[in-house]
Amino acid sequence: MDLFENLNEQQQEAVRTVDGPLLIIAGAGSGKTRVLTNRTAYLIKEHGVAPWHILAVTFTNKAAGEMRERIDDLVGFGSDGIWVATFHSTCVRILRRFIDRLGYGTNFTIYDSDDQKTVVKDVCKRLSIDTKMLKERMFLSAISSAKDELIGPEEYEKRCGNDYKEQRIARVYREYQDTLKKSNALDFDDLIRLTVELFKLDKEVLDYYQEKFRYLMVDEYQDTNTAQFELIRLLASKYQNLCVVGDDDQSIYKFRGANIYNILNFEHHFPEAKVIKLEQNYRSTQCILDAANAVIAHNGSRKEKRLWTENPGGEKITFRQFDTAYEEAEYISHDIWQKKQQKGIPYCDSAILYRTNAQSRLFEERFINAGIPYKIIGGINFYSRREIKDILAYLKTVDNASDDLAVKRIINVPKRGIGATTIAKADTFAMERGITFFEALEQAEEIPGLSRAAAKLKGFVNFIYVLRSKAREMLISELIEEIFEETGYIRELEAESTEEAEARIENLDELISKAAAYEESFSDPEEDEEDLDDGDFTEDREERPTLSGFLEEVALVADIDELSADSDYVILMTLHSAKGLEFPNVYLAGMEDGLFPSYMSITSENPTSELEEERRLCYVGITRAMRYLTITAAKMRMIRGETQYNAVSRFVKEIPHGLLDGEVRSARTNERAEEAPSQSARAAYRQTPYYLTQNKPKSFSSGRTEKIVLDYGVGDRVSHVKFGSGTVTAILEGGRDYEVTVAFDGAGVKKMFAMFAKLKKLDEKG
DNA sequence: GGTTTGAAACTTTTT
DNA sequence: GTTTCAAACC
Repeated sequence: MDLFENLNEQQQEAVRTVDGPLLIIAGAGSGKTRVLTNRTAYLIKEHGVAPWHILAVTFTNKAAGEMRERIDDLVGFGSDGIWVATFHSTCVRILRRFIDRLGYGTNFTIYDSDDQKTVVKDVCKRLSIDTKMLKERMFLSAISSAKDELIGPEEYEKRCGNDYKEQRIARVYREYQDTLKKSNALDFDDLIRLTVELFKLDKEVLDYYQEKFRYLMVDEYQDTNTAQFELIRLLASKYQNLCVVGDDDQSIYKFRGANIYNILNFEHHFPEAKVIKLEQNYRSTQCILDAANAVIAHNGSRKEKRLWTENPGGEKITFRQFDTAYEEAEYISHDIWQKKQQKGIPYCDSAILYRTNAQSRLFEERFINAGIPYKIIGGINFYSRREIKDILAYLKTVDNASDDLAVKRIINVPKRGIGATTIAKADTFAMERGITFFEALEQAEEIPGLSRAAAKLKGFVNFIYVLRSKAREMLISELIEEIFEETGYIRELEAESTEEAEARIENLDELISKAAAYEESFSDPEEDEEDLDDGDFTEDREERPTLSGFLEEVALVADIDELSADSDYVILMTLHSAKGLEFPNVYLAGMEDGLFPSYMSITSENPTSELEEERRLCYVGITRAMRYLTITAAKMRMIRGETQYNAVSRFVKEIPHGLLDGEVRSARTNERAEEAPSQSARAAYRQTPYYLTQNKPKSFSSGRTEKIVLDYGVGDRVSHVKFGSGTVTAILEGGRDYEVTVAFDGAGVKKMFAMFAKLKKLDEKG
């Protein structure tokens, strides 16, 4: 395959430039992923670079997955030697191997933001800090920014001087970090920060990775923070083969510590750097592009560039302002329906983008009513749902009981009669002895002041022991089933028989599927092509599924974010999550001053820079659209139970009039007032619209697994991945699944659930 | 020790 | 409007 086919001059240049630092300024829709993947293939095929010398870093799992796929296609044999990963997973892999040099255990756990919050809350209580005055959130964000800037607790303490608040933060920071260390836990920021620390402290490790990653590529470079920059800088400092791709106009993560100067000053950091600009857009119509250019031109301090396209002019951008947010949702859902009917645009070609997650609600209700399939991306993370976290806490406890947080979470879930007082006593005991919470439980009889409670604690500890021994011979999916069974977790939910409980059960089913999928990903027998490495750089890729491995994967995945291509649904998400995606038909909803740009940014102490960030976000939104773009606003909407009246977003006014269909400031109000029904918009909204009478939704929930059909019965010979072959002795029908009892030839009698045991029927011989 | 109730906070964006 | 948290009650 010709790696230069269909590439324009600049793209070819970027692919061909393989040595030394390279900055690719890639405007929206300019084909940067293609450049990155082709460049990787070129490195290997034409330049003789070994795959294991290449590292490609992205921010999201989705981006990494996409790139992996395309690289695999291009490179073929040996491509799995290339590291294509997110910053976080790259660091985890490195730390899993070497973090013991920093005094942590290599089986560390990763705390998510919920866990962080719990720790900070705990710390505040311990230090008797009045959280009315100084909010936990404030501490968390201060700690996070400090870590992003590579400032450790000691350093922070030195810097804070006499400022009371700063001193408090320093104190909390130190305590927080100690707590994490004691639990052998790392938060997200630690993953990056400690990797940098490791590189700085241990020349040997740094050297190893510098040798390993001789060619580095970083995607979405404009969103890197100081720690990530340092990480990359250290890795690249030896061979200098660093290629970064980014677009300063799409930097939208300042709130998370992204340092836009990493890209603006790249040539300063790497004086040898070559700069290539990709300015031809292959995605959008001229009209959409003009609008995007006009908006972003209002920002100062940016690298000058002007996107152009050979695409046709296209239709004007539709703009509509409505009286209420309900009408807005109604209009958009109708428009999507109509475009499907009249132009044959499938639902999955349409996306609704908004500033805040809360806005998705109205659309969701509207779509359910109208029978239009939809999918909301983001919002509440799957893995931060209560029921999921509970079960994961069990798994963590089984896997690594030094995670105090996990143990405390489940010690009384389901109710075991272990209350706050008992937990507090055990906690104090653990603290005094400097042991973990779980270790304290193991010696419950030593804890002063416990009478009957000690026995209950013992019971819990034994339960964990039992699970541990079972875990050794069970698949993870089976272990989860076992936890359901032994704790009665599912039964309890079933007894509730509410819609909510039903949804939780579905989620738990989903979790088991996740575990099963994780396990299956190892059973692919494509192992036969034994790595033909040069000896030094094969390593650490786990060869079989482990509990730790599963927990880690889960910790680093933001959501079940597969946009499965086979189903046809409208996609709803925030502007932030839309970065990197494209859709033929895009709606930017809620374009109102106070919502977008947000009230926070307008009233902040530094409105100019905050507004510029919002404007970049707007730019990202506009440039997601390929053919059709619709911008909507509402005069009135409920936010937090309060009705707000908002003007049309200033960003809309920055789009030249000629590009818009629909008036921005005119007297449309009167027109509409006459049309609008006199009753409240809300009541009108409740009715099913005229355009949908049949076609009711079935279920849009992401998939409760259908009841399965068994191809074996009692007395049949079956085989199991782990236990080998055996004979089925009983099949019990349960609500969602069958419980199958099998007498295995080698492993004894086991009870298992058919859905996950994946038993295969054998011919009579066995 | 567990459950119920009412008030208060919450919302910008996420690996 | 929704969720979280603590106090009061059982």
